[in-house]
Amino acid sequence: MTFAAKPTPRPSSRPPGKQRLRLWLRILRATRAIEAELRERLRVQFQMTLPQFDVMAALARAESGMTMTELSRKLMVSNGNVTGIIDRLVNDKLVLRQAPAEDRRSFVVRLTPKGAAQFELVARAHEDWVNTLLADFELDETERLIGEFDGLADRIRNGGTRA
Amino acid sequence: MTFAAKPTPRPSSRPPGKQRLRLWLRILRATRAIEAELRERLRVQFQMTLPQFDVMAALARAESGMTMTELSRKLMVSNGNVTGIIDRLVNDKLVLRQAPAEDRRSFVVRLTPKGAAQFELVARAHEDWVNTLLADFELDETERLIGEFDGLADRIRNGGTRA
DNA sequence: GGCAGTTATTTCAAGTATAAAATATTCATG
DNA sequence: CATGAATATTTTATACTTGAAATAACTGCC
Repeated sequence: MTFAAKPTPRPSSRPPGKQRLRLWLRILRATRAIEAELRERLRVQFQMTLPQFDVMAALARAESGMTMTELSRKLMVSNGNVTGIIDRLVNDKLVLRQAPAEDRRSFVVRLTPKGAAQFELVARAHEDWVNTLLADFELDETERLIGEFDGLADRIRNGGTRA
Repeated sequence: MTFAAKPTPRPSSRPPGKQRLRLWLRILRATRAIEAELRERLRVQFQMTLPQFDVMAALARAESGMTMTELSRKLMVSNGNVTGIIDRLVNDKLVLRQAPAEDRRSFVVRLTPKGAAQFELVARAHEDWVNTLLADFELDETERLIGEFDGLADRIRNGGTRA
C-alpha cells in the first residue's frame, strides 16, 4: 500500500484548510448570481421585487396566514424589515392584515384573492427560471445536494447562539 | 417555530421540476444563515459590516489595487453600491482612492497600511468562523462541492443576458 | 480638430436590511 | 389583581442595494 503521491504538507495535522472558505465563496457568488437573475426577471416581467415575492411565496404556503414574526423567522430577515415589505404589499392590495381576536399584539397576514392569483402566475415562471438556472445539476445530484444542505441553516442558527 | 423532520416524500415520485426549486430554497436559507452569523460576529467583534469586509477582502488579494468597476464585478453588486461602501472605508482611513495618470475617469482603490493590518486580523477570525459554520462538510465532500459550484455564477451571468 | 459612441464613476430615488428603542399587549406569579 | 417579565410589532437611525440618470473622460473615425 502506498501513500499519497501528492506532496501534501502534513496529512494528519492539516492547518485550518482554506477549502471550506473556498467553498463558501463559491456558494456565495452562485447565490448572488441567481438572486440577481431572479430579481431582474421579476422586475421586468412582473414589476415585483424579490423580497416581495419571497413574502408572497411564504404566505401562499401558509393555509391560515402568518404573523409578522413567523414571516421574519421563515425568511430569515429582521422583524423590522418585514413591516416595510408588508406595508407595500398591502398598499398594492396583494396582502391584507387581519387582527386575531385572541392576541391583539399580533397580526395575521394573508394573501388577498388578487394576491393569490398573481402569485400563481409568478410562481410558475419562477420555478421555470430556477430550473433553467440550476440546469447544471442532474436529478440525482440535486437530490444529494438537497440532503447535504438540509437543516444546515437551522444548525447554524441554533449552534451560533452559544459561541 | 417548529422544525419537525419531514416525512421524506419519496424523491423519485416528485415531479423533477420541483427538485431544483427545493435545492435552491435550501441553498438560499443556508446562505442567509451563514451571512447573518458572519455579519453579527463582524459587528460585535470588529465593528465592521459584511460588505465592508467583502470589499477589503477583495482589495487584500489585489496586489495593485482595483478600480470601482472591478470591485463591482468581483463582488457582484451594482456599481453605484460600491461608491457608498468605499466612501465609508475611506472615511475610516482603511482604504484610499488614488488617481491613475493614464485614465482620469477611474480610481484605483487600495488598502491603507492600517486597513491591511486590520484586515489580517479580521480575515483570520473570518476563516475560522467559516470553518466552524461549514463543519458539516468533510474534506472530500467540500472538494466535490467546490467543483460543482465552480463557474456556476459565471455561467448564470453569461447565459442570463440573452434570455 | 471635432464629434459620436463608449466607459468609469457618482448621484438619485426607491426599496431592503439591520439593530435598538419605543409601544402595546399578554402572561406568570405572588 | 398588581406588577414585572416576556412577546409582537412598529419606529428610528444608519447602512446597503438596485436601476437609471447624470458627469466626466476616453476612443475612434472622419
